Amino acid sequence: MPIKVLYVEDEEFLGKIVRESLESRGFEVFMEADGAKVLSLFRNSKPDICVLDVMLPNKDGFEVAEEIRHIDTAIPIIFLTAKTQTTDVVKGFNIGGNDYIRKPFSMEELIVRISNALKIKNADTGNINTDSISMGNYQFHLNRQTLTSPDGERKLSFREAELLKLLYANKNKIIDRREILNLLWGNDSFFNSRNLDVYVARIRNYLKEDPSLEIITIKGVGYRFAMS
Amino acid sequence: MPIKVLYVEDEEFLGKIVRESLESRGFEVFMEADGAKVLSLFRNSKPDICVLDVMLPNKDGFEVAEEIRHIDTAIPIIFLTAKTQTTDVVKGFNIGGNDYIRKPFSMEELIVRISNALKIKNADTGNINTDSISMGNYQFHLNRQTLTSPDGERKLSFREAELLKLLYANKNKIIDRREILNLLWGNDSFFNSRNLDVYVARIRNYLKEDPSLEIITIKGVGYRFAMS
DNA sequence: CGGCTATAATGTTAATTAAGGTTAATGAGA
DNA sequence: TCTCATTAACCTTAATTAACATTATAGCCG
Repeated sequence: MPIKVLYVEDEEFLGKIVRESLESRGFEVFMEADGAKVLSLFRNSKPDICVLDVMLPNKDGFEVAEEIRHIDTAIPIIFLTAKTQTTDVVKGFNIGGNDYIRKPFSMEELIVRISNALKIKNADTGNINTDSISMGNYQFHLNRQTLTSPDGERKLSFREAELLKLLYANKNKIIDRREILNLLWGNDSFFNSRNLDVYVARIRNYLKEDPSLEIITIKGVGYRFAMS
Repeated sequence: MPIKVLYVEDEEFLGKIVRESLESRGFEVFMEADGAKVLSLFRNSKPDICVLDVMLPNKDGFEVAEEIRHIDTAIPIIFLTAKTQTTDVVKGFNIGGNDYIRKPFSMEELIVRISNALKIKNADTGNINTDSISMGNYQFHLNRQTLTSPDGERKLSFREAELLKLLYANKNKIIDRREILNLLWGNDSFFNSRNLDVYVARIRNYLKEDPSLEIITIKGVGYRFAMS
């Protein structure tokens, strides 16, 4: 029986990515963009957990949360808040089954929070997280975040590792730039976009010993991680 | 000779109910509402088991537990936590002499937990070194709070041991920084945050003899205790 | 149609900022 | 006084932002 997530988000593209990503990890997602319509969806879907964007048309996330609390006093609620919002206000809600995540957030972070809130034991959440992947001359240890080649071992940072995972998961397929941005950075704004460029450059540099591995740019669209 | 329970609870009504219920089942109950006064009662009453509400005036349950552990490293401690604190990280406390129960709880549940805790403790007393965890070259003795390696034995402080338990309970998974802070320190303020850094450094230092154990930093998110 | 140019997208490297690492000093309680 | 938790000071590294370089493609001109 899948875990049901009620996800309230008005940004269409981000919503789509997050939804798909949650579904790919086995969650059942019920989505709504309009704060005023959440309550009826709540009643119908009977979710296990709610993820609410605070900035919504018609009704903000806090109001929605209050209404939900009238129906169910125990369900965990996770708020998504913009960076600009004062954390004090949010912290007030950080009690009573509530948690909050600052936007932008990575999928990894959202999954961690959801798992925590639901006390999912040992949730490997469908990740490839276990051992290691081999790519050309390299061995990529997911858990340890290291990349080993005949020449030695290199430690990857979290972002580097996440990007490489994503590339590998979509090897020989085109991945949309915006999709990467939304998954790793939580939005596809201009600055994060440049950020991705920087990380792609780093991964390319790390993988340059093996010419059979190549991250090909599809200008205006995304990348393709070519490997035989 | 009745079993003596030290019960620390500040909600008057709940406290009364639980006390009477325990007494009706033959326990002798010593009760206190003020975290700051628990220690002297502990000394005087010499309980067999402690049941501590985590949210207390003056001193929270974790602090109280820490003080009790200084006096008695083996006594079972059961925490009562509010819904908000129920993350799977709390499960980390379900090893060593500690257990936890989420509020609201039934009396049945409390009785069961108390019996279990006492049974386990009694089973252990004949056999001093039983429950320990092995990590790489190390052996972590929960009750004794020691870490043994081929090179020798090291005593851990309460905080060190609690942190290591949390890490172990969540091995190979990302643990949110804020979760650790809330569980070990009761809040995630800036100073406590730096405090966590200090303890992570210590644990890393203690574990450095075995390179297969690594506490990986996920900047801005938390840690992952990688072990094979 | 082939070459030229403008421009937006991406590559590259460096500078900045923020998070965390490390170690020592302080303080508080046995 | 000794131990441990906390605070502080200073150091290192990851992530972000910025600056400038390069490349691909559409539109233009002949």
